[in-house]
Amino acid sequence: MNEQLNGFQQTEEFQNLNEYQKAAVLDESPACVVNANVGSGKTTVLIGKIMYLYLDRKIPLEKMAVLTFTNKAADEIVERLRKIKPDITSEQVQGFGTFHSVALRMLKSSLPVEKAGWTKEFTVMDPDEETDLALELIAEHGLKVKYKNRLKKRLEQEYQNWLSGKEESRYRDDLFRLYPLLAEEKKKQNKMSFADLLRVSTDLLRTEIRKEQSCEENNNGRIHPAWILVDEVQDSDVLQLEFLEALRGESAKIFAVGDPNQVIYSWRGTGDNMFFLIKHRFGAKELTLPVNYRSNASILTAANRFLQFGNRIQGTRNEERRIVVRNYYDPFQEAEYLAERIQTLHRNGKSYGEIAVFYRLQSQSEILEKVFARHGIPYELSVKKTLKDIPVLNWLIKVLRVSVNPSDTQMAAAVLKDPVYGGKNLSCRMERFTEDIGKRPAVTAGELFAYFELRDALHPSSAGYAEDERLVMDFLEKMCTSCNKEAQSSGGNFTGAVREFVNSSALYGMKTDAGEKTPGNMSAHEVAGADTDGGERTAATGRVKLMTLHASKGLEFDTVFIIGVNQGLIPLRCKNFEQEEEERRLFFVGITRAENDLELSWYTNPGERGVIGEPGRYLRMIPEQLLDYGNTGKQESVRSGAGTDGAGRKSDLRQLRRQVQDQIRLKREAAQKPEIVRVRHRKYGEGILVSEDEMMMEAKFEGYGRKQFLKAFGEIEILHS
DNA sequence: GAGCTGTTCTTTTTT
DNA sequence: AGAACAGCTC
Repeated sequence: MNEQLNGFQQTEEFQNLNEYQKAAVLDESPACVVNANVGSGKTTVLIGKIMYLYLDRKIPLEKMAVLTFTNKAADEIVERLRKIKPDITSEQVQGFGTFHSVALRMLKSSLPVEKAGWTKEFTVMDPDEETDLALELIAEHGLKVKYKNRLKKRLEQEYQNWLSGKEESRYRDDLFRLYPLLAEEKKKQNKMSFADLLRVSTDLLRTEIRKEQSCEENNNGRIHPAWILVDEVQDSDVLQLEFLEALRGESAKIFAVGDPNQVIYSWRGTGDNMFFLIKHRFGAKELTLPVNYRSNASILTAANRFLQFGNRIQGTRNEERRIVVRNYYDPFQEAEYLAERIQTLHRNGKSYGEIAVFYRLQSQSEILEKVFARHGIPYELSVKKTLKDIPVLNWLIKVLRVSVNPSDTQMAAAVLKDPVYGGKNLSCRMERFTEDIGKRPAVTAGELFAYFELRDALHPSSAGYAEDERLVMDFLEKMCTSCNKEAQSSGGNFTGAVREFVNSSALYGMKTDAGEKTPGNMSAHEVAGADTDGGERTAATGRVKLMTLHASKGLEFDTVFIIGVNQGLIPLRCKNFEQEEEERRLFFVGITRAENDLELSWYTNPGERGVIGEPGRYLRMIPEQLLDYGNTGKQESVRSGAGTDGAGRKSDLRQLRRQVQDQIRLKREAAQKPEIVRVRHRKYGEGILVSEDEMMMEAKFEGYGRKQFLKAFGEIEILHS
């Protein structure tokens, strides 16, 4: 009996926790925030809490909402729970997920979404889609809206002002007249933006609470969970806070973990530190997790210099390995030295996967990639590939979205306007989809391919057809497997399952691995790397990770290099105090990713505008005795090429530098004109421009194929959209 | 619509 | 520091 009552407390997982972690797990205050220092076992506590509530307090998992900021974090929590208790079903963890996905699930199942103006069949909009819709409405209603190129930002930033009844936008234009039109149009087309998911569910939850209060019948709990657990609470924004408050209702308990010292995304939300805002809003008790298990003593002593909210980080390790600081002539030389350092580390037994390089700007990865590729170092760039990056699948998703939501006229127009894909029957097929095949319980990929006449729509004569077909079939097969299973288990039809599939893929960025690397979209380096290193072994020994400081959050590595610690880059040129504080937290996040070795470097000649050839001021904030200036002395900065390595090596480097600069320039030029140019011909009708030089133009026309024209004849009219 | 002046923003990225 | 834009003048 006692064993049953204290199931989790008797496990090894619980016994291994330190006293602070145990206190957090066992706390049952109505609201509690845990100020969790970097590397202090935040997720372990969250998992422990869930297990404690479930096993010892007998709270069903279904009565818990576990809210995270990213999908990755949500997956990790469920994965770690299943490691402890493998029989947890996906039904039990319905309330586990990102704020947005939990809101979506509630809108689809338990909240009266009709009262807000949508139907249960609504779909989720892509983030860019709302801006496109806004532009259409601006044109349609002849509104005067300034800064259209920044419309997305403006729509977000000024929404609150409009809501609170302000008369006019700060730019004195028609933006505030746009909001109601946009809201109305989204209801008409039965779709919600990401922000709508939170706003609408928050509104409906609030209405429910009011009803519960006035009716006095206590059905609190039908919708509201018994416990709400929040991960990385410092990253939430105002919308998420309000959702949290509405979800809590009258009696749910709140347990939130977070680290106010790791706020690095406030530039896209509000300025306030959500950790303290939430503490005050809920009158929460504050606990701390002070002990760091990750980094060596030098790194933690340095990290303590960058803490902004009290609390010292307590370490667990004593070894005196120092932080290395290096100075290089420029980014090329730095990359070259880094490549050599990494190869040496690798030869001495460190696997590539234990090493990471962090930088402030995405653009800094380019030189590293080139140099690492030349040295044959396997690396992995942390940029997520989504379906949107594969044109044919991006188009296919739109086709599916219209098929499961025919009132989405914006998407229907986008599909039919697509300059590359599409056929004549597509429009009516999308419209009649549910009627024709969507009501069946199961549909095959082949049937869908035939139904939408995709062979035709993907243009069998085009060069990319084989690859497009493979991608499409692959995707459809995965989708059908998932949707047929879903339709069967829920007793619903295929249309409903596809709707759910495209909705969650909008929120999930398509983890169905249709966007994974394939030989077709692998870079030459990756293919080459797989050849020389032997695919499997590369996967086992790993790849060096290249990422921005932002992307490094939540990760840890044995060895970390942070490059470009120059004044104006780290920290980036800031215009106000809050921004500079955030840069400091960003640097803090970066250095605390390292377990054993940390190397910081700056260049004498950064070659970036706004960046000064001086060490960033954060280097001076680290106590001198923790630093090791390595063999590039502190004062004597290397002024030229590769220094003592001899003339041959020097010219080699110069050549590489020129080569890489040329490649970067070419790539930038190509990136500047990525859009498809549409043309018209008297006889062939509308087509797309394939290539052009001083004299000739080549264009492709539906039904006629590729045709070449002499520019001088002026037969081709360029269509501007 | 060219030419001028003044203002705002630039990076980081998840859902 | 410099690009992109708004709004003004001629």
